[in-house]
Amino acid sequence: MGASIKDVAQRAGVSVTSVSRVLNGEKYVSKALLEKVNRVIEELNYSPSHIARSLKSQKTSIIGIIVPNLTNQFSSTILSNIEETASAKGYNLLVGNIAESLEKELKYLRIFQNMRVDGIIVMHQKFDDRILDFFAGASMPILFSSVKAPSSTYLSVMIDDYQAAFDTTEHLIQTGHVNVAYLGGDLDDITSGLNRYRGFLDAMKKHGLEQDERFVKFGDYKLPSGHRLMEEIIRQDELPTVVFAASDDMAVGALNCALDYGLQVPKDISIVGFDGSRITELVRPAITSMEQPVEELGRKSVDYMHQLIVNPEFTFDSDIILQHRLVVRESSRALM
Amino acid sequence: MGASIKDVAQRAGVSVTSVSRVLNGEKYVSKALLEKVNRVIEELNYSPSHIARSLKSQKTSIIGIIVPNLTNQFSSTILSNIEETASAKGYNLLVGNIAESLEKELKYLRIFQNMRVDGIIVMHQKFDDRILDFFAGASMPILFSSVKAPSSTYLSVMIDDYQAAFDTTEHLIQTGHVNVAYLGGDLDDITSGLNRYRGFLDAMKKHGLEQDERFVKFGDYKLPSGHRLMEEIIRQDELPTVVFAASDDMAVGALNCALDYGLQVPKDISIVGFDGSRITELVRPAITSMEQPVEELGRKSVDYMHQLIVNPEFTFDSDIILQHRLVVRESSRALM
DNA sequence: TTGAAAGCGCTAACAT
DNA sequence: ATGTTAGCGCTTTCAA
Repeated sequence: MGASIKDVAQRAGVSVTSVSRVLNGEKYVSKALLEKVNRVIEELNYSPSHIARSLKSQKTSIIGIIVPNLTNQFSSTILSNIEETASAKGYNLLVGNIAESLEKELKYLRIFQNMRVDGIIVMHQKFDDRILDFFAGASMPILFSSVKAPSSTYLSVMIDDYQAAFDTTEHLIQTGHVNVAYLGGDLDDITSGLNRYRGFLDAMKKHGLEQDERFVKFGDYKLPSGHRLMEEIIRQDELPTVVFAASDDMAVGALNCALDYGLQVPKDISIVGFDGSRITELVRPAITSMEQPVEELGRKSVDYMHQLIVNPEFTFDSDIILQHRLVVRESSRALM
Repeated sequence: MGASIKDVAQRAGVSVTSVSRVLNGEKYVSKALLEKVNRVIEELNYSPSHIARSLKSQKTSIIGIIVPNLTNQFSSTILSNIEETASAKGYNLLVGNIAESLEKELKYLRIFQNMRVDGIIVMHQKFDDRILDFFAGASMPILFSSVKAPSSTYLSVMIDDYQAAFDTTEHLIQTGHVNVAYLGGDLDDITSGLNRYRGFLDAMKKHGLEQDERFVKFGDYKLPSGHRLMEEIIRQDELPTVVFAASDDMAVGALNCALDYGLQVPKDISIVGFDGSRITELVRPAITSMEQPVEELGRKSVDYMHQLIVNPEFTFDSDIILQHRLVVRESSRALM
């Protein structure tokens, strides 16, 4: 199809080496040659093949990224922030949307391997053995963004989910809530399932409160499950004063359910989410949420990935923990 | 780093051709050779280089995609649907998030060119000359998804925005609305700016209604502009009975503004959006919206792109127009 | 300052 | 059924 470096060289009457030199802005090219070559490049609408360069240099400047679900607000926001830094640093993103399927994750990981991407960023959390094997045998650096890596061999850039859930719960208790409901995620899911739940539990314990079995329910982070679990709670004899959901989507589901049942939020019941995705600001009432620093998450993920790529000796002795921040909005109120 | 086909060949004591044959599942390989080679492939954890294959075959099986904004619900939903079909068809997606910057769009287009992607899908709309020049000189097929192509040389897969806006407006009029407000987008933006506005206008005209200057305002499709324009409308002396926003984000902005001003929706005022993105179902009241068939949009975009890629003689004499559908939810009501 | 030639990892035409 | 070799488009010695 397009012209190759050879075509340019021939038309310009020079060697391919010279064209290569012009392409790469090297020294030791005469002005005449430079101009001639550039003219021909224009004429032929030539553009150098990244493929060939990659083959030669063994670098693709591509980062493969495993996204759990593109339709999820939080994922796509992080993706967007990762893209921004990656692009600025000269990396391009090959996006593997796995739609929560391990089959698809494995498929994409193998593609990344074949593609010889410079590195892989994983934003997903629950793995099976085949995937762990892949990680172990991969020839490029792998970094986990917003989730805990399956082993300390890999770097994670994330918040302290345990502490964040602890702080949220403590805030609720300190503002007078005693009957705290918790809508959690899959406990097999270390970062956002288990750790957040443990943070909630320990904060309750610290303040001498016990978890009320009727008020602790587990779903799948998604909106419908928030709605469903909330419905179970509402239909019971007693109402908690606040519902702490382990994801914003679940919080929105819970909010909608409360509104559907004619409850006033936060007058009748407070609702608090987790993640700080944009959705919390755009529903009414706007939802109080434990916010993750998405810009920093994106930036640092790429920064460290870049380190891992350019410097094979780069070592770390712990995860990169970013600061969380509770953003109080309209959906929660103090009881005192 | 990793092993090459040569390493496999040597270790197995066969030629590279034989290894290649095994890799590609060709006929005429003895069972013994096949097993030997496969064993060595396992031992060496070998995976064939897609780079080298691409260089040889002049096919990358990569589709470059220009996304206006990853944080936008509608964009990422389409992207997700495109990804699904693309992945099923063996294509991988290189995502160019341009964050509405033409500089960045051009940058990504050039990268796609260098990368020798098999095709480019564009989900963006307002171009400058440099970008149009790029399109004209590109050596791979270019397809426009959900937006109108800048010329009929390119294929568009999209709905009929004019007709969709016309139908929405007519529906409102037929359910008794006379004072219809319209929150539009950039009129330079043919598909969603100009055509939707013209559809609105013509439907009004058809029913003998004139647009009320006080009720027609233009923003940028985003939520804050919907809020702002709605505020301008509310602060005027008279209220329309319905607000038709040219995007769901603007509709949500308008809804929030109405709620913030203590209006009841749809009792005091109806609100209608455009796009049918998930957000319309998750706010309260859920928003009536002119829905675009996102799954079909994604699927057909990739189907046609595939055609363009494999069959250079593929021709079309018109855009691919998909059906729109008004989904009535809680935010609008009939006045009769 | 310029060029010839080897080689990156693979496939395919040709030979045997 | 298997192997030899050229070549995809580029960069990089090495030589001139």
